[in-house]
Amino acid sequence: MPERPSLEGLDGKWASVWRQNRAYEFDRTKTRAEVFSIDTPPPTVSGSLHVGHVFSYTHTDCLARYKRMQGLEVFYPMGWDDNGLPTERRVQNYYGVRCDPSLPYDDEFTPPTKPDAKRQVAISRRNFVQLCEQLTNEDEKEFEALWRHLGLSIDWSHQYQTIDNNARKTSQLAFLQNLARDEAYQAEAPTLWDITFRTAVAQAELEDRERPGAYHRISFHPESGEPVYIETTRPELLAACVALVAHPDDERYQSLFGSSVRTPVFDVSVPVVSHELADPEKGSGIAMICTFGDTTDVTWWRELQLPTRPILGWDGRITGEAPWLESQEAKDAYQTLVGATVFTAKERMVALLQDSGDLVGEPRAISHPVKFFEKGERPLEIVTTRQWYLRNGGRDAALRDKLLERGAELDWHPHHMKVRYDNWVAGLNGDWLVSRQRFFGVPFPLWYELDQNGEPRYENPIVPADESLPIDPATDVPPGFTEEQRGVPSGFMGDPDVMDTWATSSLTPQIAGGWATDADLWERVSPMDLRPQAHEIIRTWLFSTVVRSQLQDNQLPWTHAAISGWILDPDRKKMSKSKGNVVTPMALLEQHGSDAVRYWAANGRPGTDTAFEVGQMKIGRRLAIKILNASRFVLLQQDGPSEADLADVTNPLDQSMLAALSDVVTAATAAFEDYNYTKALEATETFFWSFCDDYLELVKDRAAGNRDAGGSTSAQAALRIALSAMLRLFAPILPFVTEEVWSWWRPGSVHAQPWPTVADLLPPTQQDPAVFTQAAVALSFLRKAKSEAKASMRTEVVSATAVGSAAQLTALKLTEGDLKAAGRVSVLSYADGDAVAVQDIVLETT
RNA sequence: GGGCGCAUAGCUCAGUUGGUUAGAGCACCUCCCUUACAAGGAGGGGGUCACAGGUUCGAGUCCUGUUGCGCCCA
Repeated sequence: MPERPSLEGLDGKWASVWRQNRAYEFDRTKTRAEVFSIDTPPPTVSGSLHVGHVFSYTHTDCLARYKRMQGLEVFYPMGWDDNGLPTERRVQNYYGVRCDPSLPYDDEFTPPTKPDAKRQVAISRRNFVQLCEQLTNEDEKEFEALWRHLGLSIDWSHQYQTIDNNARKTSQLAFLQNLARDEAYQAEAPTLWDITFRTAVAQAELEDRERPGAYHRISFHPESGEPVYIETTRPELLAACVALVAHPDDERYQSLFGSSVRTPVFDVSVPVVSHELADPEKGSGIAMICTFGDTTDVTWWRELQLPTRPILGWDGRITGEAPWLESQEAKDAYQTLVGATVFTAKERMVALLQDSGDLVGEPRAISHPVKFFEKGERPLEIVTTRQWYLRNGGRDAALRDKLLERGAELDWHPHHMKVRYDNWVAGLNGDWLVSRQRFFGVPFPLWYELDQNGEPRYENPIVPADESLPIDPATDVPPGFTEEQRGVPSGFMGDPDVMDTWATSSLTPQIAGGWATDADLWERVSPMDLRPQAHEIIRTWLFSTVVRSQLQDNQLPWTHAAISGWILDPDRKKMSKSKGNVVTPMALLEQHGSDAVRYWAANGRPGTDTAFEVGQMKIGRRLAIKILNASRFVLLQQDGPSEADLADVTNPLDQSMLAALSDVVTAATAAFEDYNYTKALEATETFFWSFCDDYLELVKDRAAGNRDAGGSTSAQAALRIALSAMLRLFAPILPFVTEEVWSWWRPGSVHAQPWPTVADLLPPTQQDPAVFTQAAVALSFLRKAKSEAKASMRTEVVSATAVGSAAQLTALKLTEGDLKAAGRVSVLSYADGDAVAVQDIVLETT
């Protein structure tokens, strides 16, 4: 035990001990009933580290450490999410490269020394993937260093990456099983499409952004009579118009339903139809349906069985073909649009409409919500492509109801987060689009035969044997073919797409638990106990994981979901890089110490957004220092037996203090069982300060042996019993300082000790906790008198009178010796009163 | 537009099934070098519990509405 205990160096010292001892490795001889398994959220390593990570991962660790002390074998693996667009994008910027799948592999390639975002070097897919792996490996090391410094009790022998062999095998195997069970299917369908990334985008990746637009009033022409005026924000899609639509109850257009009108400029006949989704309040109440301007167009097109006249290509430009145009004028007009971007096409179309006299008045500026890919910068378009889908209840009421049932079975912490799941599931409007037209990701493990013309026969994909997984259809050859047959008529081709990153992330229980590679492990850890995560990814990560588990095993992937809040900056804004308010976590840990930062994090209740507050870390640091000093004091009172015995606790004050502590154990245990680490910490912390301020002061004199020996022995035993329990209560939150103190006087790690119980703390003769609290109140009256007299706490009290009810006075008399010693009172008398107080305090004058 | 959450001291937040005079920490003020701790300790001031109604013997707590903030979804 050091002379002057300090926090300096504790983080590094114990992190390295735990590393050497492999302290948190999973014992796989344990059976499912003995295990507590955690489906660790793999952080996106392509993003930078921020305090939000520290915040939520600390919450998980507090729970893991508690469960471990409860005697459960904790399965706490760590994954890295290095699969997907963010990584791809980061690699492009970091190295100044872009992927061109048509290029051959260059094994001598080195990235540019000075990356230039505007002049990216084109490299092969394999080179690109290598750079992705290279960069994410560096990121992962940084994360691991941070997690170790923070004291997360992760089993570092169970790491995974969402792009590693096991993850690819798991993703591919699960997909093939989905395919075999008809849960995965491919369809040629209108798809939300990001023209920058040139990839399909799923519903979960959408966000609405308010953007300026303009209503253009355009006339359509019936066979006879007045023109019909529609208002559209997208006149450039006029050539793709397939119908006009109005609400069935809209009286203005009753006579038009069933008739046809001709489009301006292109002179195409389109029907006038009715549908409830047409909003009579919007524009002129009648709209043109194009294939496809927005998702409502898709609904109308599908439900009204309209023809398809696409004019937008994958690059967001107007395509060259529009065979439904008949007249030469129409074809000439269309030619002026071909190859133009949406923006340019809109200008040209407006000019065409002005020339023909079909644009009425000036465009009317509005602001309206436009759909974006959450990581994209340009509005999404809708193009028709062949894509893979996974059934998720979006088109199947029975499955949707089943998924809602699963949501109800899941134990949510806090419970109100369940509503977000319910809302999302109820609002699904299509199956899960899982294919992406990208390069870095898990490929679909499929090939297609090519017919005599070299056209793929998508309807009968060739699947690999399970044992061969993972495969890359771009390099691996399907059974019965040779590499020479790749891409030639009557040969084969690999599926060019990769899976949505969530198609892999939704399988983290299976990946971490060894579903595809380690059946014995899977048996011991699944279904898992806990999924900790933040609330903004309930609709993506949590939901998609529930879907996969439902499809795979007809059950929940875990029994509990613990939802963390966000870190807000002091102005209550979400912390983000663009606002420049992000704090580097490692610097934070070094400055305040890991326990202090964990203390701050643990003060953020489950599900509650929490302000980033250095002040809380300072309080945590002060608490940790106090634990060191108070522990040192307790252990200095050591002339009794080294093993404390409850039977030695004979003094009423000591018994009472332990009774109070046993109530704290009850409260902290209940709080942890409810996944509420904050409440557990609060109960322990409040007791600890009163233990230091009141109990230690009251007991000091007696413990030092200045009175009778029995009283001294009792105090020393109580002190050490209490210290042992408090260290264990603090251990899940403050693992470093508690481990340090434990090492001063006990063998082994505090984190391997059993969680304290009430039975640990109740001596043969029990006492009411009020004996201790009343003595503390009396002591504070004595202090107050001295403080108000501006006197030192050492000042002698000549005489004082304790008052209280008969029962309170009886209790106070039990602690008289300690109270007189702590308050330096010479003569203490008693009088009846309503509440405990000390009156008529006469201080010695010097 | 729908849903969820939040609103308590200057700041960050507790406040259980409704029950004495609404709490803690930080900050502020005063004091104390006390043999575990001055990176400490003791004490003090500070609140119309967002607003308006209602239920009740009694409301920070329950109900209705309003306002403001945040988030999710459309």
